[in-house]
Amino acid sequence: MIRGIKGVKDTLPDEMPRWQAIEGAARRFSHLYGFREIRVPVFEVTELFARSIGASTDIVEKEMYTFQDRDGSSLTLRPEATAGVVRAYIEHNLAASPTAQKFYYLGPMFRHERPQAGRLRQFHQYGVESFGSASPQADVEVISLLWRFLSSLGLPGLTLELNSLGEAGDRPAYKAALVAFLKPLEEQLCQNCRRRIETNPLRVLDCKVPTCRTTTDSAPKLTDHLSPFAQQHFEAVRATLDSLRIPYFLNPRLVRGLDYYTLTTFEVTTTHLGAQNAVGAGGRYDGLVEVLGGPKTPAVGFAVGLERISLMLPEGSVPAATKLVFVAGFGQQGMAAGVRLLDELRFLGVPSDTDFRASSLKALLRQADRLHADYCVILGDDEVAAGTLILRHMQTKEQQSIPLEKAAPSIATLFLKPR
RNA sequence: GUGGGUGUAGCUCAAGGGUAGAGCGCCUGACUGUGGCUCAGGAGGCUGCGGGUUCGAAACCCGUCACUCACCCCA
Repeated sequence: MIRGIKGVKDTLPDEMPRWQAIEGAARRFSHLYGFREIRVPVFEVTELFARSIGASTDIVEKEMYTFQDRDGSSLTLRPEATAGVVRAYIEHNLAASPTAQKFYYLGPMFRHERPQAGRLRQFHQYGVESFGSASPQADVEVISLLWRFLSSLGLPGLTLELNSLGEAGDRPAYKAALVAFLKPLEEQLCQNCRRRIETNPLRVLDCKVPTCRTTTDSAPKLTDHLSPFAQQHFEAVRATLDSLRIPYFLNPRLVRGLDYYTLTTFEVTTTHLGAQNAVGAGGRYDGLVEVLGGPKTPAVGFAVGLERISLMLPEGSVPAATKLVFVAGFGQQGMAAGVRLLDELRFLGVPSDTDFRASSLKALLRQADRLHADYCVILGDDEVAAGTLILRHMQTKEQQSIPLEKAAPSIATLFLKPR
């Protein structure tokens, strides 16, 4: 038997309603906030991701699905979508467009990681990118969209955390200050953190080991090293969030994994997901468009993990099954008449189905029940001979006889009339 | 990449060396043409795979693969 690839999952029909609920909400909220859909390729030239995400990040160093095209060029399955959206923004000169440059996307991403709860090799993200505005209001608009979208789904235990990473120039200075603080305390840190001092000192602040946390309690804070401009920006973001009554916590330890983030960063976490507690995250990335060869353009965005949302989605929030007419045609004449009736019903826009495997009326009715059909058409040889059919309402068990000739239109009016 | 847990019927799980089982689901019948409920019957398994120990292995040992959780990292 050929099996699917590790960390790559099928979504079976039974699970689709919850996915459609999530994706439907994502589209609805995007449009509410004036974001328009954009679709970019699932694979791009490798260099795009190396340049945007950061050559020395884990994603680029060891998690990308990279392969050689037939002409020898290096291509990569997208590990995230911002890079591709920015590329398209530059390539099609969307900066010159008079309409707002706010986009959303929905689709699969690929990272070669060891699968785990809430983490797959092919996973799906919904994200938005807002280009062209450096205003703190643009940050807030994106955060508000994320927060209201997640809240609307009724996800439990959500927390919004906020931090500022400062302008591009602020981070190196802070990094140096942090390393200077950590070095003398190295003994008190866990193995991982000792390594992190060299590889990624900001991550030490994020460590979950309690002793590390107490050790770093008095560490210099990134927010104390912000330039006046960055400080002002951050304060404006916070004031606006307050005025919208969007609850958040300041988390000076909040750090982003991707290199391109600047100024505002945020993350929505939950207590209901196990180890992978990040549901969605994002921030401002004012330098990225320029880094990728475009005009200097401010931008903010976020991405959320749809599998993680799906894991948390309360049962009640998935909509009930759609309405259906089940046609139970049995016997030689009945089956033939049933096939014709199905065709007519569908032509008239009535969702209808049958089961060609079942031959007895009992088995057909059982199937109608399982599919939660609203009506079942009973159509055997006797009915065909009499030129009628029986229409059974599955819940009330009421049955009526209808002339075969007029059956499809009268079922259609009955079925399609508003409740 | 590292560590732990688990692999038995479609699903959830029993059997801890002596004939592979239950519940749910599925099919059939009771109800000669009327679903759900009830009752009765039935189908469905190389116990992940390969080796080893043993008179005898689902069980014990070795290997391997898969799934899963966690670390790392991230959405």
